[in-house]
Amino acid sequence: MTVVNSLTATDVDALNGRDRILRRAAELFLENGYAETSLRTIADAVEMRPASIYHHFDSKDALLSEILAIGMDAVTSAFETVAAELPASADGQARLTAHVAGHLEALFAHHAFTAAHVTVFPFVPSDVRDAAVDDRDRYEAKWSALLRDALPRLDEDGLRLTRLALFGAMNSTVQWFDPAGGSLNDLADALVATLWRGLKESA
Amino acid sequence: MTVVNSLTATDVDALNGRDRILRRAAELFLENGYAETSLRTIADAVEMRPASIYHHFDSKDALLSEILAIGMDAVTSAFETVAAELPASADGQARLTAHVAGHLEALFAHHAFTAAHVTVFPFVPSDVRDAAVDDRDRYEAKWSALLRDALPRLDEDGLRLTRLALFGAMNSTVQWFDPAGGSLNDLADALVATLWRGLKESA
DNA sequence: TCGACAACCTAACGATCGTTCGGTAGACTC
DNA sequence: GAGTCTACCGAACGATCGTTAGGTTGTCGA
Repeated sequence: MTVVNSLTATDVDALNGRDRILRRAAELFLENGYAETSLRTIADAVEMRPASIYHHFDSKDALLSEILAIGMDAVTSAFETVAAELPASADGQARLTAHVAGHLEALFAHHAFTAAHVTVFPFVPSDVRDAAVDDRDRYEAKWSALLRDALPRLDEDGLRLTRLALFGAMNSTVQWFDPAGGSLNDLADALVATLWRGLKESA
Repeated sequence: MTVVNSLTATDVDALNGRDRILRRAAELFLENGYAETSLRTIADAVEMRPASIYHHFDSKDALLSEILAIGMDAVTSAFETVAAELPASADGQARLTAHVAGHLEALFAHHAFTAAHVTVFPFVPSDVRDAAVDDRDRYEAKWSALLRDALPRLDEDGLRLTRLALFGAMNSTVQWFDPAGGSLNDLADALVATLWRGLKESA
């Protein structure tokens, strides 16, 4: 699969046709939704005609499928990088913080691709959703293992709840956090620190 | 505004035309998205013809607007009910738990109407979104006040972060929690208990 | 009994949708 | 320099979209 690296808005133009379509389409899907974004809009954004998109992709659904796969790829490999770089001595809080930071960084670095999972995923055609579900399950399993390891005294229900609530909190950041206004590491630190020590310390 | 009370799937038929449209449209928007749901699909679901919907609503956008307003109304009045019923002696954790439970209960009781805010909101036409933003701001202000009061030792940044992360976690429940498999009060208890005491207790 | 009105209908409008067909221009190979 | 391949284009297809115009039916107050 072609991997579109993190790029600022200005150098999108430098990408070849195929990657430029992926990039701009992901941004448009994120901004306006999947069904709301027509192929003509995407074509305009990359300065092509609608028919040209079919040279690179079989259908609009196939284009979305690839976007979702790229997004999932980004968070998955971010997770593996963090895991590989963590010192063996890191305790639960440190490991959790590192992985939250990794997830958030991947979320914002490949913003349009990963955020598509958060925002458009519930509405994508069921064929496309089915294809993406396996990738998502695999990523969730990594987090389950991490949490099970870091929180040995939590039962399965508690682990599941913690994981889902944490994902809800993390993924909602794409809708309200502005990376220009603060670092993602600070956000991850603050998030996990509060979660780790508990709100009662602030009461 | 017409308020559509919580109803099981079976007695939707008992509603009059207008409320039946609101109910089924909200469910369809939630399930398939706004743009993905055509007026013909809605009309089929309420056993009418597409043109008949225009007897009750000016446009598809107006229909969505009303659905969003009903959803916001549900969580707002749930908040006020909880606030009114809370004993003055309740501490921060108890008050937070009660309000989380209230939010979750409203979320699931008026599931389609409230969940629409979580799922379709980012993509609704900007006119519709602008109209709903004020309602949402008011509701957020209530939570800000609650958290500021319950967590006096948290600074403004911390309060904002806590509120947004909590909303992210709570609202994500519509995508994974099944009320048939457990009570919402238990979910709220577990959520706030973990958040209050912190994860370190489970490490 | 009659008129008014609410609730719904049939039929169709123009616009836009994803998609396809049959090209063309340029680069690269042999 | 003929043949091939990649990258794109113009024009159009049928389907579906939100919406409207102009009925029909039933109820209900006067």
